[in-house]
Amino acid sequence: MDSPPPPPSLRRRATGRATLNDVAAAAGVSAITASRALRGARAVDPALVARVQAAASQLGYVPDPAARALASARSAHVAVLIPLLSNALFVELLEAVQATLAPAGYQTLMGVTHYQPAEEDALLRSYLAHRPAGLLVTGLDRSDAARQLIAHSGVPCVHLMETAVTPGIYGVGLSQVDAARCITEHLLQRGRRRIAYVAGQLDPRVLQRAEGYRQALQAAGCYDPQLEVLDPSPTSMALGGHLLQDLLARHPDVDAVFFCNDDLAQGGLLAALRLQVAVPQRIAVVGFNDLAGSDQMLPPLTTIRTPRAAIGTQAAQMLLALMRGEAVAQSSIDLGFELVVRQSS
Amino acid sequence: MDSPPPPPSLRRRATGRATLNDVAAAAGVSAITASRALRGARAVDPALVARVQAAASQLGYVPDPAARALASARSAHVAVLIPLLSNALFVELLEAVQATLAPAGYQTLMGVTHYQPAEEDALLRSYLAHRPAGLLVTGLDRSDAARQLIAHSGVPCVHLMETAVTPGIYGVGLSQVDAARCITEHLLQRGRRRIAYVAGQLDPRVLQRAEGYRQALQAAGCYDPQLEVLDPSPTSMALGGHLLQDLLARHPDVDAVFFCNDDLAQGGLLAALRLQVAVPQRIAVVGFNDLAGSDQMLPPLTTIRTPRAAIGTQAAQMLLALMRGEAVAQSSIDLGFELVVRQSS
DNA sequence: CTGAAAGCGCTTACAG
DNA sequence: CTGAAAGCGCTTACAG
Repeated sequence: MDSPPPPPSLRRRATGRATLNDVAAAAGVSAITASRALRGARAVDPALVARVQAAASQLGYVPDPAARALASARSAHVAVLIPLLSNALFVELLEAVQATLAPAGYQTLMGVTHYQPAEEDALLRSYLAHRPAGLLVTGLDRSDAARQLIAHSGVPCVHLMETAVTPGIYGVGLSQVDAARCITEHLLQRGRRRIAYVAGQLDPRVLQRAEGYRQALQAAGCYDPQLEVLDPSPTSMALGGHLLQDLLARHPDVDAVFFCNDDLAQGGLLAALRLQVAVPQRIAVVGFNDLAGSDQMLPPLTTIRTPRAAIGTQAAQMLLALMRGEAVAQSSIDLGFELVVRQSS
Repeated sequence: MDSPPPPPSLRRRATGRATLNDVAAAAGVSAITASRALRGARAVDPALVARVQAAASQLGYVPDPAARALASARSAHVAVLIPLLSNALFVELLEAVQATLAPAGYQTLMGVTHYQPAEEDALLRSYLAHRPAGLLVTGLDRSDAARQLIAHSGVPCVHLMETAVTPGIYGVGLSQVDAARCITEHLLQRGRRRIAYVAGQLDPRVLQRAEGYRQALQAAGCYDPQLEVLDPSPTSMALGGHLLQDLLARHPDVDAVFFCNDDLAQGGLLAALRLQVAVPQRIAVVGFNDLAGSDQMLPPLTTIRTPRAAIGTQAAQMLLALMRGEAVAQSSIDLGFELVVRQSS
């Protein structure tokens, strides 16, 4: 298959890779027909499609994403903004998103906001400059600037983890308030009355859970603001242990602790073991999210299982539909949660 | 600042965003001068640079990455291939890489191989089609096809986690063999003789650790192949617990267990607690990597701390140098490890 | 130090 | 159903 190299002047900076023109020439059609055939656009003679595809695979043709993005003014990138990578929840979310988007031909661009609105704004600005085909952001709370950027960009956007109420806002998630109310009611049903809520990080969802906790306790008539421990530090097992120890020192009558997240709860459980505080006899301990290891604790941890993989998958599917310009049946999908009762409560 | 809209015919598919030409016009220079001024290229009159920058920021100009990639045949993407997202080690690596690359203007494209050579090959093929400016891959083991793809692509590539020996191969990591030998010797020094190695996943680094374990025990004359438990399942706390229980049932005389990873070791520690096997009195337990929570265990876990954040940072810096075409002093950097002795041994 | 021309590899919009 | 032309927004390579 020797073909004379093109005169140097004609491909000064060529990369050596087969180009759409090469494919078209080999198939004996015009570049635009080759383009249409390869993209599976309608209105191309099946015979030509076959010829073009054969030529493409024979030449090992791979379309250049940059050229495609420039010509069509739309890239195959989807930007995903998550608060943290150190919380396994978001990693699982990201993994599900990527697993759904990749087979559809989209590249996931991950951005970490560290729960800082300013970082989110900066990331949004920078990612939007790349004209992503779609956008996935975590939660509904963000700066006005961020909201404007998203709205004005015209880029389809789906919100993760919470359920949207505003029309025109797309979201897939669950009601953090309901889930927190549910697990608090579980503690009440078990006869607990001095129930503490111990939280770190204090991001919007952690505060929503505090709200659910409050609702349940107020309804039962045993809400005590003193038992609400809201610590802004990042969560960790160590923090969970410290907060539990402090809490028990200040309020020895506490009979249950609802940790805002499983990492805190796991640390609390280990601290209880260390301090010889019997769980669930003296205090019940519950967490949130059902992270890895919670089922291995001593005793195994009662918690709320959140469907983050399903959230990631369905949000990505919703985004895929929006990017194709399809109408979406429901703009907000509530995937619920599951109370997982183990031996710690 | 009313300027008449350009005739429609001139910007048929314009995106509405300011373009380099707009900036150049506003600054009263040519497009190429504006381009050079904005990229900080040498050989531009400082006065013009200032004018161009003023015009750019006034117009809110953001360069189009697709156009830039197409014209220069090089994107601002760096592809990073890691085996798994469910191992916190790789997440931390990725985070460090991204934190180093982002300020330098590079986008990180993450790919997960699931330890499958075929998946790695496919990802490499697809990422390389995007002409990334650089490539970061985990470990040194891969298929011949993958090796060829990387070599022929001409894209600078740095290998993570291990130390490269082949000339022309760049890498930042540590000697897994040495680290495993070190922690095994620690157990020997503590007087342990029936030391088991319990591993899951069985990726190349886990097998290198097995090698270090063997070397130490053979040198001490107490290597027993029966005490090498190599399970191909993915690692988890639950698996660590099961493997420990099985091991103790089959070999009640085991006096120490070296788990190939901290998640397994944490599960082993919790199982020991459940089974009332005294640690470290009856068996010493050690892990590898020093993951989150290991210091919170009961007893706290002795382990090897691997410098994954530093590995990510330095590998990214090395790649940055290679992408700039700079020579790199050392093609392979050994960042070592640290034996962290806690109460489990 | 600065610029006019050409080109990167695709797709859009318009004809036929 | 197919194609010739123009253009996306930059940068390269060449002059001056």
